[in-house]
Amino acid sequence: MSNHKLNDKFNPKDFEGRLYEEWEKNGYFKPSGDKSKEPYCIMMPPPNVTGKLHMGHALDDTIQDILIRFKRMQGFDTLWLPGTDHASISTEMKIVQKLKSEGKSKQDLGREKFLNEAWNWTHEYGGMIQKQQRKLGCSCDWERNRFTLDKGMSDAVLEQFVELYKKGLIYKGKRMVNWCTNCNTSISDAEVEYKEEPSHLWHIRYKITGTENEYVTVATTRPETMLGDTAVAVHPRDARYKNLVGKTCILPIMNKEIPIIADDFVEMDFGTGCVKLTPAHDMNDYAAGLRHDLEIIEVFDEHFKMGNLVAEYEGMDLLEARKKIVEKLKEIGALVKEEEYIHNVAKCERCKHTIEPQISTQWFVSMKDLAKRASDSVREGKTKFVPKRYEKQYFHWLDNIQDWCISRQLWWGHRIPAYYCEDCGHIHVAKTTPETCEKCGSKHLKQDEDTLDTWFSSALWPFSTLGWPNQEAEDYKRYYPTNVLVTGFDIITFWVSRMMTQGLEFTDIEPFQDVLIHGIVRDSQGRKMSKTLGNGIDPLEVIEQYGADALRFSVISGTTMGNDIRYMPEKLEQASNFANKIWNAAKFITMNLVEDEEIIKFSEKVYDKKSKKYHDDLLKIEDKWILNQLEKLVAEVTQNIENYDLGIALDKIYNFVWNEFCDWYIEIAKTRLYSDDKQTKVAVCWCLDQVFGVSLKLLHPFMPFITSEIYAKLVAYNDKELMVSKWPKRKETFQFDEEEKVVEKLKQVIVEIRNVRNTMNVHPSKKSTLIFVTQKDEDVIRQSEDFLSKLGFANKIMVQKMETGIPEDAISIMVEDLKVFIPFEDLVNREEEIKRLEDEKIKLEAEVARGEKMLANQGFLAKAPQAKVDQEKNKLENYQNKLLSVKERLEKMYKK
RNA sequence: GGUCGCUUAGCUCAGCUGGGAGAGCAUCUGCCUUACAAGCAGAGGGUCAUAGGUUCGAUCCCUAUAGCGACCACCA
Repeated sequence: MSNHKLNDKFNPKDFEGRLYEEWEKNGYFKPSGDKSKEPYCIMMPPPNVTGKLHMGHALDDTIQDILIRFKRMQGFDTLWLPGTDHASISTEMKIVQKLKSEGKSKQDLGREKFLNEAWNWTHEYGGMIQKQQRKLGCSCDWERNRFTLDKGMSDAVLEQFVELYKKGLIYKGKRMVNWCTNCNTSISDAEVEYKEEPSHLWHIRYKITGTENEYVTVATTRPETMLGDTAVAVHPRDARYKNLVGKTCILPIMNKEIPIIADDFVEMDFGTGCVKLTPAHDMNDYAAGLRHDLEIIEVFDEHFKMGNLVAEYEGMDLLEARKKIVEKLKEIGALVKEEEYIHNVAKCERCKHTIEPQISTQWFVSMKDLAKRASDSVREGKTKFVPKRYEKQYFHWLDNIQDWCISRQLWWGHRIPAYYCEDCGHIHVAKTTPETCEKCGSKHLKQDEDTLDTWFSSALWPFSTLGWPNQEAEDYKRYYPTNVLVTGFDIITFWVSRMMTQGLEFTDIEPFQDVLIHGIVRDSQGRKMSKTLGNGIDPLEVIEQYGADALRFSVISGTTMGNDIRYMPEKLEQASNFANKIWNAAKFITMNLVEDEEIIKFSEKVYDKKSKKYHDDLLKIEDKWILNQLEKLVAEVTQNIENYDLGIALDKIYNFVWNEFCDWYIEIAKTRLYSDDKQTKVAVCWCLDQVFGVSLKLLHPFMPFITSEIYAKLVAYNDKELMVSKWPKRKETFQFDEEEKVVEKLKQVIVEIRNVRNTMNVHPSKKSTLIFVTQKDEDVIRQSEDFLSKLGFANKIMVQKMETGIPEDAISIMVEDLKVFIPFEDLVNREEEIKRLEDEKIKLEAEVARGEKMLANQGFLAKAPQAKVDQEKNKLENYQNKLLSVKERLEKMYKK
């Protein structure tokens, strides 16, 4: 039976790579194409095309792979579609950097050559992450791999832009946007992050017009912008300044008269309660400026140098200008106070450079109606977040939505399909370049230089990957809408909300049923993994050392959806020990298996559907215990995975395999495995193989490699390939209470017998004579002898009837109705035993007291469900029995 | 400032709709028992953050407080 042979030592490298190749070669990653099956589809969140796999991906991909493998085995027609994102800013910045190191700039090259560079870069470094995903075991359909700049995806983007424009949902407008001074492009609100930086708060006084020495004092962190001030604002209810509203004051340096206005966005408690308004360089001031119809004066030029308002400062760097202006204010006596202040500064989420609010002409998506629909869908439960609490974050974003700035002053990305007539200025928005101006017929048309926000294309991901906008595309018809989206909470606003808005707008249906949100992977000290800290863990190094299965186990076991995960190297040890344990169990089982044919033959008659009973050669150990436990496990694990409780499911399998199957059943089975009775042997082999095989199925989605490797070595039924085998069926009901008692008794027998063996230094295969003593009558004795000999504990079992009393030196064990005594003279130290029993007695007494109290509690009896009451009664009875037996044993011990 | 989350064994974390407090690692004791020392048998260790409330009964529900964390807003 060479097909059962496993390597002596467990080493993931022996099989992980090989298995993945086989799976891919056999086409297991592709949908089955079976139209009778229900489709199940997940879209992989596309990582940056030139990115590298990090722990966050490892977690995200593992979760998806578990779900896909689970559904595939359950008989769904599964599609997990992978892909990559062009990541406009991030990639463009890398290219710019590369050019810079070669002493070149973007402008030197020109658009076309720059894009060539970018494509070369993409081809050179792209796809690396996908090789790494393979190492992790991802069972996605690589033949359907998509890239956001592919032809199909680009067509989808064109369709989206043109349609939204036609509907009036995309417009071009002059507005204040966030401008990254380093990337030289506008960015959306979501791409801004704030960082605290030490700064100063300068108090500057502006003289009230027509007075000699009355002033209004404003506080600012950016004195250099004062040149563009067009008003001073106070709160309408601020008593201190009420009389000033409507008057004007003189802007120092500029010596210009500006109004004092009232607006309730002003915080009375902050600074002096007066704020200078620079509508050109601050979001709030801009909004206030619009409300009060103020003039907008730009202080900086497009390169963020000082403009020509004051010749003295022209061309100066902003910080330098700030210094000079503060000096000047001091000089003219306008500066009244300078205090230390921690200021929140807007930073670019990508490059961490400072954001300047700037007025500029950009393209926007009008979000209000789109957002309403997207948030309603979730409110109505058409799409569900898991865990539910993240819905709030989603609602909060959508309910306070601002229009989405989608144009970027970048070259790497989807170029905006807007064409300007150079003669009449008309704007054409079209999927293809128009030949002539539809208005004036001119042939001088020029396409917009800008590209679209990366997220504009990713917003279409769930359906553009399937062939949309072609409504008849086969994949689109079959797999859309998708079933679940798996992603981190950090991109709910960026991505999830936008997929929802665009999905609903263009396909009229929610793009996914569930949104599964997971946390982030932190380092062992709980810090975020980051490049600057250098505390990142490379998943590939982990795989190299422990194997992919161990990595997958470590990010799933003992975790909850939505909570952060701390990377703990100890968990990898645990995982790899577990893998080793399974490996050794497999070695044991395969080494002892009888011929496959016999086991298969036995399997056909093992379960009688009519009587609902297992074959007689299977004892209560198998029937009522391990097989029953297994069925319970199947039901629970299936339910847990369906509820996305992956951590719970995995831990249940872990505990069953290790603590029940390996520690107990295999030990018990050994005795009968070495039996001379062939039929007994076959029955035990069947059960070992069966329980282990089903356990491997349950474990496969979590640890695909080792389970597949081992499964192929078990008894060869029809489904040798675990990955495409059938998920075990679950039973709905379990009757356990009765059987549990029997099992407990059996376990006690096993323990005692093992103790005897260990003391006598006897291997299970070398049998010995065991004598049990009882006071029961002949019938029971015969039954018991029969039962015990089937267990195969010994080659000679004797059950003797004792008429008078119980032997002094014996331990009593209950097996069903039979009381068994095993001589224990050599087994235990008397004093230790007495002490142990005394302790146990105290514990049991406490338990009994607790139970009695509870059952005497009228409130409990009246309000608790009957099942609970029964359960308590059972427990109490159980404890009472145990207590009696302990007391009995103690008496005997003392007598002696 | 607003919203949300977390606080359970020495450490890292589970604990589903209220009814016996769990796992892994670490510690201690005894074992190289031919599947496995990457192991086996066993033990110790917790006022479930604090204070109230609801309930016959609270780790779980409610309120408040403290500490930690995240997100959103940005106040010049």
